[in-house]
Amino acid sequence: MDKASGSEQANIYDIARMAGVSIATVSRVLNNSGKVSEKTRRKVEEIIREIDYTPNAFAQGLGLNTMHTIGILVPTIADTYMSSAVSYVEGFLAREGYHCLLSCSGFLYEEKKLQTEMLLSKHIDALLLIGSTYAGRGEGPHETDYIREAAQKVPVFTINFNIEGENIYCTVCDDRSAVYDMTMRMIAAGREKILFMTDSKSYSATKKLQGYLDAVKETRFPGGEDRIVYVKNDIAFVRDFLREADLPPFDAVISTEDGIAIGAVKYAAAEGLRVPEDLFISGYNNYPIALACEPELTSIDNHMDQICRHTADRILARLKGTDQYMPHKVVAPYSIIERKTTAFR
Amino acid sequence: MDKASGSEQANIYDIARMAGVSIATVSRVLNNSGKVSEKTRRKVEEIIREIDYTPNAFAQGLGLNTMHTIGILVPTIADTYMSSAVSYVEGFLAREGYHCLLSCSGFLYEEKKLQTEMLLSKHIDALLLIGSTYAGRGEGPHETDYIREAAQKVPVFTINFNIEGENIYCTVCDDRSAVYDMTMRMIAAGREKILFMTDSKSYSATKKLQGYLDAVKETRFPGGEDRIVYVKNDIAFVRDFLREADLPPFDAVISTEDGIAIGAVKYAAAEGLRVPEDLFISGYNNYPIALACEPELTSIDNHMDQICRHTADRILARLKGTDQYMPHKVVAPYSIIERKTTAFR
DNA sequence: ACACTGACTGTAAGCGCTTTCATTATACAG
DNA sequence: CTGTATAATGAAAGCGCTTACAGTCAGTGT
Repeated sequence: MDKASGSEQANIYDIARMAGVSIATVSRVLNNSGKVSEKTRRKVEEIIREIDYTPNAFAQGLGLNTMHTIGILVPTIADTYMSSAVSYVEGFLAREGYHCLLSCSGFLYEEKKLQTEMLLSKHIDALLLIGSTYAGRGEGPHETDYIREAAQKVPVFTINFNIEGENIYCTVCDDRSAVYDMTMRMIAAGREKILFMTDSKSYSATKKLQGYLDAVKETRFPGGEDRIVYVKNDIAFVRDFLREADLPPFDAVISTEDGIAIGAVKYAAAEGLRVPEDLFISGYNNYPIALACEPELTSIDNHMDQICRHTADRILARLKGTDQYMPHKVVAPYSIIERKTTAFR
Repeated sequence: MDKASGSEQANIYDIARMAGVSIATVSRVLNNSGKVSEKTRRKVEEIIREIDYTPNAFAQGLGLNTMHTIGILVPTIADTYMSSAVSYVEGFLAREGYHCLLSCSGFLYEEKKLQTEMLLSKHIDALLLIGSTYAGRGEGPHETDYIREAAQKVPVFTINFNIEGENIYCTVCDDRSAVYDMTMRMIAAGREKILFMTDSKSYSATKKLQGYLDAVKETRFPGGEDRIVYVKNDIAFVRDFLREADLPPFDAVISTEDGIAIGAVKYAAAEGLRVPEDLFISGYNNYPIALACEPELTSIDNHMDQICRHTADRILARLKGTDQYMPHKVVAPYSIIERKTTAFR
């Protein structure tokens, strides 16, 4: 690695010498710790500015045992949900001098575990997991063991999936209630044959399904296993699927992703069905894409900004030790944004 | 900071003692460097596995002067373009053991500069800047001074904006040609009054505009300043803008963002114009949203995956010292994806 | 004049690892 | 056996910083 010039990066000894003080004093002004006379402080600060000195982060890390970075693990960042979450969190944390080490693990257990360990090996101050982890059953060995293990080393925070454990703090959306609410509104508007479409069995998707089932059960309207379908979150796929699959008749679609809902809109257009007259359609997440749709898509907004703000606050409070009582699980509210693909009362 | 248990994290001395060797030997097996007898290596590795030892990254960093992290600076990650780029790059780099320190700077000069310095202060091995920086003029003081400064400390890479300088390597899309091409095709299909819509004066947007101007100039078709409009990249905004603004007549729209193009599609729908019969519309970037649009949007794909792959390769080659000749600027190809909002010959 | 504060500053011992260099063990030709 | 090249190992000196602890020194009360 070729340094730019012959002069190596200056270190604390250099600036101590130049300021005519000891390295301890320099360190003190650097960290604003201990007592340093006004005069000395100014002198040291001047030199620091003059030669544009930046302390070596590794050495500082070694001494302080922190480099002010927090690890963020997402299945993928190429996804509106994840990227907006990361964006918010990064913003809030950066404001307090914390940087984010980002890792995209994909959805596989092994890979997630590996990436978690990689992240931990970099001595992060806290770990943030966003979305998608399965609810402890199904795919792979106990999905969450490595998370609990991680929590023994650093505080772990999650957004939108819940996992019990010491040193783990979760913020989840009230997905169940949101879908329950949506289903009830559709029923109240006279829809009886509601199709529930989802693309995964993630923690969040499971909660959504529960909301649907609860509503259907409560109102005794039809809607059983044959009205629950699993599809790819892909517009064209969903459109074709609805055309070709052998489904019971339906007059409404509730989906767990905006992309799926738009596929349904495309299907309706292809089949000459009127939306919302013949078919109600609702999405989830209220992405910009909901507005691109024609007619504009009714969706559920989970206020990602607030969730992230809250999570960032909790992380900071924990790291600075200013946390009082810290609940293990916080449930965030949602809003139903009605547009043109439904016609509630 | 409360450690999980009473036992502090094990260090290299512990495992040296347990294996009955010196720390030098342990370090050797850890780094696969130097000669270690097969027998010793196995013993040490066993102990390491047994007590689940992980070397302290800070100390390692101090010694090796690298922690295998590369800094990525984007204006925002909450954007399909940026997040897909980061996603690809992160994936390629992670595969080689490099982690990404992510920073979202926003679009302001001061903030970008600050974030760059923050990133550098964390001793990253390389800096990657994605998109958006202005072409060295306009907003703020010389937009790129801090980048050149950064390049004196670490190699700097950019995606989709060009900046000359020692130790700076750029990969840019051929935006000019893409728009030139698109414009020529529209002209060839008989369109004469082409509106060019953009939302920024970024490096990339400037190149796109140039492509439009070149084509218009070459064919001597109308299309001057009054057919170039600046708007917000927001569907509703564009739709309303087109309805209300006092624009010369137009039979085609070329835009620098899919979102803008979709706004134009919405405008056409609202005005009862047929697309593509009455109005050609093209977007840029070929986002998923282009498929959500009705009719589906013609767009330009810049093969982000390939660009990122290439950039990641260059970064790795540079860091590993396996780079031979490294061109300062690489221009990537594009594709025009024709869908239903245009009807080329 | 003296002990006694208390504010400031310096000395030096780490932090956990890498790496040079010297040393010891091993092997193999003569 | 001996000499010598070679492989394996260990001792110790950093890397650049933080911080406990031990001064130093002027100011204070007596």
